[in-house]
Amino acid sequence: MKNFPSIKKNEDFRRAYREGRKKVSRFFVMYVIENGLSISRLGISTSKKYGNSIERHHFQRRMRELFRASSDVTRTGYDIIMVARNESRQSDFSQMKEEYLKLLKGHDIFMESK
RNA sequence: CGAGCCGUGCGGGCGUCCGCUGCCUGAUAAAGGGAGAGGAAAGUCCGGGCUGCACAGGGCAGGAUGCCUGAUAACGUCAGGUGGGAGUGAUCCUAAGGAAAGUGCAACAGAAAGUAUACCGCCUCCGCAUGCAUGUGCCGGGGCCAAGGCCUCCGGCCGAGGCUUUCAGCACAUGGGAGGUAAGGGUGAAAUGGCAGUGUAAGAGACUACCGGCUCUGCGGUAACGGAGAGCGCAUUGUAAACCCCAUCCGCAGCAAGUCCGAGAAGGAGCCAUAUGGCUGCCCGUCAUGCUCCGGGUAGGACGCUUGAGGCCUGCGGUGACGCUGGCCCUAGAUAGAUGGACGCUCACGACAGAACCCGGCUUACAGUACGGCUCGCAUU
RNA sequence: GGCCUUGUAGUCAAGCGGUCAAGACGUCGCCCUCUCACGGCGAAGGCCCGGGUUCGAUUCCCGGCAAGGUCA
Repeated sequence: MKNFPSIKKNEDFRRAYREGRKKVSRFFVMYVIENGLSISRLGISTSKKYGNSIERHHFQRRMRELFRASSDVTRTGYDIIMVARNESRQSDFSQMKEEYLKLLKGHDIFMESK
């Protein structure tokens, strides 16, 4: 996953939680903040209460797929942090995609693809 | 057909597109090829490899194991066997050494809980008391008193049968005392072998048979142990997953182990050949920047990292665990951590669940499903 | 990933092979008060789960589950 633009540093997470904008949906919470870079990055957070490692990892994979699949409609230069909520465990991927795009628009970082 | 026991497996499949992590070809690009989670990857309960530290040898402390024999690198694992327990059976369970080395504990109940004891009961003895009858009667109550008894007081009873002419009494009964006994009773988780008989005043391994136990001898077995004979009337309760004793084993830590490279900054040494600045206007000197070198080592990178007590198949040895020979195969290696998304077909409609140094076990979770062996019952032949 | 520790009532907790598992705060009821608080009296409520050893387990042993700590 060397080439995947993920957020790794605790400092970046704390900055997003403290200063970023926050939107909530049924499946997850999305924090967004400008990062001053030329690309957008993704950070994923799943607590131990969410489930066992299979379920937590499954959420992370689907988040990465969402981020990858919608990268051409996302404005660059932002840090996006996704926090898992319990409802998403049993949810369908297409429903998650819907919610994800809705939150992108809510944060005003949605961009019509070229 | 029904009920059940044991063992060995599988853990959706096929295909297309996009995406992810290594590997290979290619030139380090583009592109292509091929590989990519489990039976438990889990818990971290044991054992081993590996790595660092410590270490002459031995002991103490501490910990673990605990029927026997074997397998293994090792084990608390496995195999075969022995004893005990459960089940009609297939089969299953079993921390199963030592209690006459010592210490501790055994609540309540019970007479007694470990140097045994004697509550009830049973039995024997006693010139100890009372009773043994129509009375000087017995029992209960009341009154008087000089405390020994007494009373025309009141109520109830005669319950008693044998011997002696009567008295005194005897037998006998009740109580008391002195003993015997451990059969029986009740308590308890547990009561000093069990059960039947003989015997006795009543009893008792006091004696006898059977069962159990202990000791000795010899036989079978590598052994645990088995079974046989003889002897001992039986002593020494249980508890060691209580302390402990005995035997065997264990040095400590863990891949966040450890090894290598190592920017920058700081530190040390050297050089004034060159340049700038300060002390100082000039020279020398010196300091800083500078240049060179050095050790430690941060960020970071690399190794450890996957070919191994490896897997599959055949043959041989062994009851088996397992071992040996030969052939074939290479089967994840990430580093905030790789398996996701979409679609089609299909079936039993998919449980528990995600590698992080590796391996052997154990334990725990698990939708369903396949195969093999065996037992019991019923029916038919 | 490795290594440790702890689970007792709603909360904080003591305890130990034995009859009945202390105590405090909290809860409930009654009394006190004009009412509340304080105070007094009383009550309910518990050994994380499953096996084993033992006559007997909250305690000892084994296995789970949960919570917490620590190591770069």
